[in-house]
Amino acid sequence: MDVELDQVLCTVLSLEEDYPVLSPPLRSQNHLSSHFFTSGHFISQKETQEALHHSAILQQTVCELCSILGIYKGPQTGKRMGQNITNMTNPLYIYIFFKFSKNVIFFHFIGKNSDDRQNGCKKPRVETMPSGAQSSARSRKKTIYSNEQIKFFQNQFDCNPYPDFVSRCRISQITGIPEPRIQVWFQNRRARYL
Amino acid sequence: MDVELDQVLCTVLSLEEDYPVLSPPLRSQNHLSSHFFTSGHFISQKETQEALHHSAILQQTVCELCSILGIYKGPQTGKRMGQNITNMTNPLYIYIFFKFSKNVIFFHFIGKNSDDRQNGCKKPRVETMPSGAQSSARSRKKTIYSNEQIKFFQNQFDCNPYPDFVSRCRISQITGIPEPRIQVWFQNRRARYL
DNA sequence: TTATAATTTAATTCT
DNA sequence: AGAATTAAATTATT
Repeated sequence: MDVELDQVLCTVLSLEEDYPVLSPPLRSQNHLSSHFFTSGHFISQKETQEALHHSAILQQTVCELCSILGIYKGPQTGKRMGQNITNMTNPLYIYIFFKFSKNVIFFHFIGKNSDDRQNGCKKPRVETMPSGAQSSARSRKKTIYSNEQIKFFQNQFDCNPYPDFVSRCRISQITGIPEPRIQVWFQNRRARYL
Repeated sequence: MDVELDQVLCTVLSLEEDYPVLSPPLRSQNHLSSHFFTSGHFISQKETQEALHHSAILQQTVCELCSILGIYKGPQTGKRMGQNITNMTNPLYIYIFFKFSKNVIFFHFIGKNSDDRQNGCKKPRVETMPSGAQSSARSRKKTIYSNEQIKFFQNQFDCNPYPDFVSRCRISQITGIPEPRIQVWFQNRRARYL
């Protein structure tokens, strides 16, 4: 249907705003005050394959590191590690951003792709947090929905708690809320009342 | 580990107190489910004076009413009762708005002043909820922790602001505070200081 | 009034 | 998709 296609297209075009692309870390010494710095893990392609198949290794490494250093691990930020790394094409580096705050280590995984190959460094270097991340460890900007929007979601939920992508695009277009937000809303809504 | 298992078991067994079972459903007609209705409490000026001096009476009445009816009291909405009633000049009626929702009674005190005198009714009537209404599952009972308990929490927090379930159970067993309260305490604590 | 316990909900991680 | 958890924001109590 033309209308549906239009709705999907609108949604896809609007996705970019909702999913900011993580930019490569900037090289600058002035931003040390933000307390983020990078441990650049240089790994070979073979090792990358290993990492792909054992995506929990890095996470476990961090956990062990924490226990050795006698510090505590905060919640992990960044994308889900396994999927994220798996989806990357030929990553050469995997960066772990650390932030220390009150005896807690927050870590943030960033997979770098081949674009950064020539800039790659083989030893840890100090970096700032990429632009996709907030100053806080987790980039969590809470969307506040209006009563009308919630009421509309609610109606749609009563009709169908499991809207498919096209339906979500329709809702997205009507309410002006990005489709991923709508998916999250329905997930949380199901978790609460189903 | 045996000790840990023991701690978890203790916590689970103590949960019942913290998670009261919801009362049996009301035998209510459908029209009550989503509406507010009023119990117009007609009281004389003398009784009003009484109420002014014992502002907790009405609140307690509602509590007893709830316990008699076998339902749970939602959070009180509207102004704080004592202040609200005290500030009113010569009230003739005191209205209690009730709302049933999910086996919970929400009540809202409204002091009506002389403007509504002629409209006063002596029998319950259906009303809409005044602004400021909330929807919540149960009345909020604020736990007050002793200095020792807070000090202990504090120590644990300094060591690890993100205790996992087992750790929380340990803290729970030591302090005698239910595990969910401990989780809330750490959440609030993190929100304040991390 | 302030401090803080409790609640709600969007977002995130992991399975 | 669901379970568990977290942060953010708000509400309400002492």
